Amino acid sequence: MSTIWLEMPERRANGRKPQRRNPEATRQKLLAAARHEFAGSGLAGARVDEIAARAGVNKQLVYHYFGDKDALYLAVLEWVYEEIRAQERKLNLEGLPPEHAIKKLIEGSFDHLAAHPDFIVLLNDENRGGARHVKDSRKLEAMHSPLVSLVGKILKQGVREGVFRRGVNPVHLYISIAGLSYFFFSNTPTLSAIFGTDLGSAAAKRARRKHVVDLVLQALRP
Amino acid sequence: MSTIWLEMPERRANGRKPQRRNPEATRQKLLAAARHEFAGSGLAGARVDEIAARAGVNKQLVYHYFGDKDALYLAVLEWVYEEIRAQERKLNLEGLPPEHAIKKLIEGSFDHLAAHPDFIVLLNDENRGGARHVKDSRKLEAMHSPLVSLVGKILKQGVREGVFRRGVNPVHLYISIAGLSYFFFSNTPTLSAIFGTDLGSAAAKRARRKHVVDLVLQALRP
Amino acid sequence: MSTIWLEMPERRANGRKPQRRNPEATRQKLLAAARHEFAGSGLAGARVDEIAARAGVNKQLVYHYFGDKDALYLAVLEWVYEEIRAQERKLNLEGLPPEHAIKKLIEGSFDHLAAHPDFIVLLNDENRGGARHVKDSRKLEAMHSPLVSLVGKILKQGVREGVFRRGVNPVHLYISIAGLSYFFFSNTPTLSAIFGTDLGSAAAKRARRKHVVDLVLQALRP
Amino acid sequence: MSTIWLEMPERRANGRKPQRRNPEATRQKLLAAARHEFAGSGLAGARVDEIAARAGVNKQLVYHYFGDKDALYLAVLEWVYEEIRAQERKLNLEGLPPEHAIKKLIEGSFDHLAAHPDFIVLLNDENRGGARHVKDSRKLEAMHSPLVSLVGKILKQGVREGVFRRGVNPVHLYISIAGLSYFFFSNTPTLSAIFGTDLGSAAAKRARRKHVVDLVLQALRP
DNA sequence: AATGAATGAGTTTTCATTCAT
DNA sequence: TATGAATGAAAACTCATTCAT
Repeated sequence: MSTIWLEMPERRANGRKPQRRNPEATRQKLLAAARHEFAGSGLAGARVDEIAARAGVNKQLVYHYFGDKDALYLAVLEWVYEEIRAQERKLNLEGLPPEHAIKKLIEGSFDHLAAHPDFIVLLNDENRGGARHVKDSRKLEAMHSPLVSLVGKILKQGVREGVFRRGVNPVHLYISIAGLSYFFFSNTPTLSAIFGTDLGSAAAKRARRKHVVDLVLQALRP
Repeated sequence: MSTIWLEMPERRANGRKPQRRNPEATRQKLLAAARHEFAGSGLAGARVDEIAARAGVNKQLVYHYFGDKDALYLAVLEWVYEEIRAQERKLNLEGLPPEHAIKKLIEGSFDHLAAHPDFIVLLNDENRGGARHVKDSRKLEAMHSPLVSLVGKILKQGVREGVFRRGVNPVHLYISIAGLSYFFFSNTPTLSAIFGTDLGSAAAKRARRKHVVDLVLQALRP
Repeated sequence: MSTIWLEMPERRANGRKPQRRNPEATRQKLLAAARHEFAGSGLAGARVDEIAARAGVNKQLVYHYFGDKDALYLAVLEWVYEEIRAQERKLNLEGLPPEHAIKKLIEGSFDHLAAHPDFIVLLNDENRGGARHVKDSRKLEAMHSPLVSLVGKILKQGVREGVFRRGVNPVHLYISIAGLSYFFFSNTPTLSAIFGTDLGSAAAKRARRKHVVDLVLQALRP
Repeated sequence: MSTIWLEMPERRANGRKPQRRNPEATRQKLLAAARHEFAGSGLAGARVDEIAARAGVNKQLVYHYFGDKDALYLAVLEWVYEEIRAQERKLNLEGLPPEHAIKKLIEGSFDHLAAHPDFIVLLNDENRGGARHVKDSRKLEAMHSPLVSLVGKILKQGVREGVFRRGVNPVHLYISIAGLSYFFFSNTPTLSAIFGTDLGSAAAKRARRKHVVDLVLQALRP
């Protein structure tokens, strides 16, 4: 504090803008804002302006940190895929009794979608576009799920233990487990409108969860 | 000259362009172009210019016939929903043995999505937007599927005949049947990318179809 | 006037905006505005907004009529080249005594640049860019100057008549004639600054014109 | 260690990046990059980002060393003008026989443009803008060419010796000498496109050089 | 019914420049 | 001296929609 210059850091410490010059925080805020916006409006419908405004930063930083709108979209996809993988890792299915493992897998899958409804809607545009972002992503390439092979192991063990029937394709079982929950969440609005009931209610979700677990486990009986 | 429709080609004969003064044909061409464009680019991504160009008519006619882009989108939705209903009517499930009826329902559902992959992608934006178009549609209100109650009847009969177990919710079974096919088709690109296989191949579709029928029928066993 | 509807065309006749729905006039206004703006600011420096504003029409019409900024620039280039060719056609050099023909050619060239100083500055960016617009232009391809071969003829005739020396390359003579005027006009500002005189004055131009005619004719003496 | 310049590499040795803390080198690299970029894209078209990237230094240093983009452009102008003057000084025309002096002047002028084609294109924007940078420059004010007065002396001497005709304005002769080469180089792309020949070839340049020398010397004959 | 001109409000992206360290 | 973050003001170009015929 001996010179007037050394005071500056102090003044800055309680400066006007809190997040100033914090690249990682800025990047993260942009990513969160983008996730919200892309989920709410889709890739084409999302507005870069809106993303920057929601993140509270200058629009140019989108380009500074991510390159362009598409790259930002990919970064969001990578984020949500990483969340899925993290959830899968936390399941710790290995070593569980086969029926228990499958039940946990279904419930985990259902609960993840319930907790992250934006995952579904973020994937919509990606699927419409032929997964062009996902295909180009190095990160996603390295993030392939170990779950399919694990499902295969569980099935085999169940067959060995006589609790599962044989002949079930693990890839398609995995897709079925995902689809039974996914479709319910992805199409809640139109299904509700068509059926005239509110499938978005907590009760409806509970019922669905039970149904899905039930359906799959019954289907695996020998 | 026996019908009013046959006059139209004559009137057209003195017009400069072939489709001139053929309102119904123009409307239909716009609708088909819109379906293609909305399916390919989504609601936000679709371009009115492109739709008109693809239909080969003036852009203004979109507004003349449909009002605005949203109303055109709704008209497309009504069209594809009507196709689904028509397909369902053609199934003629009543009177069939329960297992056969369910099998036919699953296969019909799968085959319809396989034949009309755009249905899925057309619904994406509608679900993201909370089904606001569907909710406002008089036509769709009158188009509610009779299939859910039919599924209920089939289930009951199956239980009565001892071929199905009891306790299966017909609404959720219907959703499951739809979802098991829907998710496969809707997410083919990302699933293929993630699994590193081509789920869009004819072989993959055949395998999926078999798996879905199998899964549901096994799950319904008593 | 029997119905209220028939009054409308009258009201429109003295309507608010004079040039409404006059495509050719709109195109022309845009072209004139573009010429002004490109000359004043260059290709990169010109602003499409400014061009539209100067033309008094909506910016979108630039894209409607010309496609993009580059195409508009090319249209301007084609316009000024056509002016040059028109000027050349008006010279009617054929049949004149050789010395007279050359004098007229030099003066015509000089006067055209004096009257259309923007021609020079419009060509700057084109030359910097390797003439990419000119090369792609069908119109300009069909607009090649007949003057070079005419200069060749004049030179030959002058040699035959004993008024010109032999050995002068007609292409380079043509370039020299153009360059002696062109450089004077193109670099007036920097030359004036460097020499500390105003080469833009009427007197300076007169002196230059005389000098150029003189220089070339003296150089051609046998 | 005998000169101050030799210390620089040492200081660089403990820096993370090679050119660190070498102000003069940084300045020079920026200047060279700017010259390249301004020549290639013009004043309006040049990008500060690109200049910094090409120089391999931080963009901010442009502002640190030069103030702003315009000042950097002026610095480049001053550089190329200084080159011209240096070339002129090296000619050592004084004392030569008049015809030889003029020939050397023309060839020097031609060769300089051939060797530094960017000079022309750098001046374009300056002339379009009314030479505003040149006018404001102290350095350029002090750099006025001694050549015009020298040309005057040579002309006078040539007249005295009976090898040149009288009545030739030295300023305009200087402009002509410059213009005959300048226009050829500045408009090579459009002239080539219009004439359908490649004026950029070595052969074309040789022919042009000869033509220009010839034209001027012939024009000066008594 | 049908067309093409015309509009105004956006939309992504760029850019010169400044700030903070 | 040097860096990368950050900014605000534009830039070219687009788009849904309306007008005039």
